[in-house]
Amino acid sequence: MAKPQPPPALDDIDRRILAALVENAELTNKALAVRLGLAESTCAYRVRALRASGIIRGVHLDLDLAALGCPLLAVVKVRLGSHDEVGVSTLFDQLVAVPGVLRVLHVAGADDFHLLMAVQDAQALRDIVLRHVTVHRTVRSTETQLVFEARYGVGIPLVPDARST
Amino acid sequence: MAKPQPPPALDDIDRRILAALVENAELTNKALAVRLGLAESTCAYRVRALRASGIIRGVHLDLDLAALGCPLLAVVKVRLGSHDEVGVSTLFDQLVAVPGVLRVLHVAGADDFHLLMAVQDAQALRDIVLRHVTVHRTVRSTETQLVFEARYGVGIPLVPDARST
DNA sequence: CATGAAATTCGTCAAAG
DNA sequence: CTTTGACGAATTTCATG
Repeated sequence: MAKPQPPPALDDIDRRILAALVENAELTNKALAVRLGLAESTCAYRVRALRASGIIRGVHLDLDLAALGCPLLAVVKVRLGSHDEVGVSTLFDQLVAVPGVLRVLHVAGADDFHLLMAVQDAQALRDIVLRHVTVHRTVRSTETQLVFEARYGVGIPLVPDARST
Repeated sequence: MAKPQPPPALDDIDRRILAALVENAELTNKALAVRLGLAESTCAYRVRALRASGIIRGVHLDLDLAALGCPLLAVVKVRLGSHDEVGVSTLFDQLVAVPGVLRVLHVAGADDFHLLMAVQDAQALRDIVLRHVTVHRTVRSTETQLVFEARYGVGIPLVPDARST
């Protein structure tokens, strides 16, 4: 039988490409090729293949939310009443569509969903939670906590650990 | 007195540019201009201004973490012992550098930090938490929960609500 | 697979309406 | 803000080791 996904075996070059793009996704193909010591055409070919295989899903814009009028970040934990599969799934769909929601996590534990959202102020947060989250029948309760600061992490290791000297 | 930040007042065009780029950050300048009915030069000028003003911070790569060998997502809640400012700040720096960490939130509440991380399997998660998180003196305890599924939300509203008919 | 040199497209800048 | 045109740079395609 054929494997469902053609073995996407990545070699060192692929991983170095990914590492470079994670560090700076706006690198031009030429700059990337120079940085890795590849020909431009080869580099472009590799990147295209990584996109076609789905390893690179795409890129997301990083906006200054505060400058756009949403200086408040909050985590909203959502607890459900019933947990039937279809209910959870449709609620998921509705939560990602709530204005201000950046990320939705369906987690194992007492809280069923974690929302990370950006809002104008505390009142806007209250309004949105009440009108877009609590309204759903499957939602039993919510718990909101303020986020003082959010940062991006380094992500998963792509290049085999640089060894210490 | 002059305002601390030159009023970055965004007009409708700016907001439509941002909305289009949020939906697809890989749009070429030409395609973006056509889509909004702008001249290419104007469009390029606007986008550059949005970057220069810091409203567009940049772009981040969206990778298929599962395909890269990290199919497990987890939220790790970190609770501190002492809460002195310098300690919190340096711990923050160390947490974002933990391998597999995608996002670090400094939150208000019983848990001081929330880590979103991608790992190979449960054992790798255990090893990383023990060796990179729990080791720090300021960390009193951690609590880990599995993430069944994570999705991106729609983000903050950029275009004034389309009115219903 | 990777390479180098084609052709094509894109982004940038300037001037004028 | 749009149009036009021209220049330089980048991406793509293709033929070849």
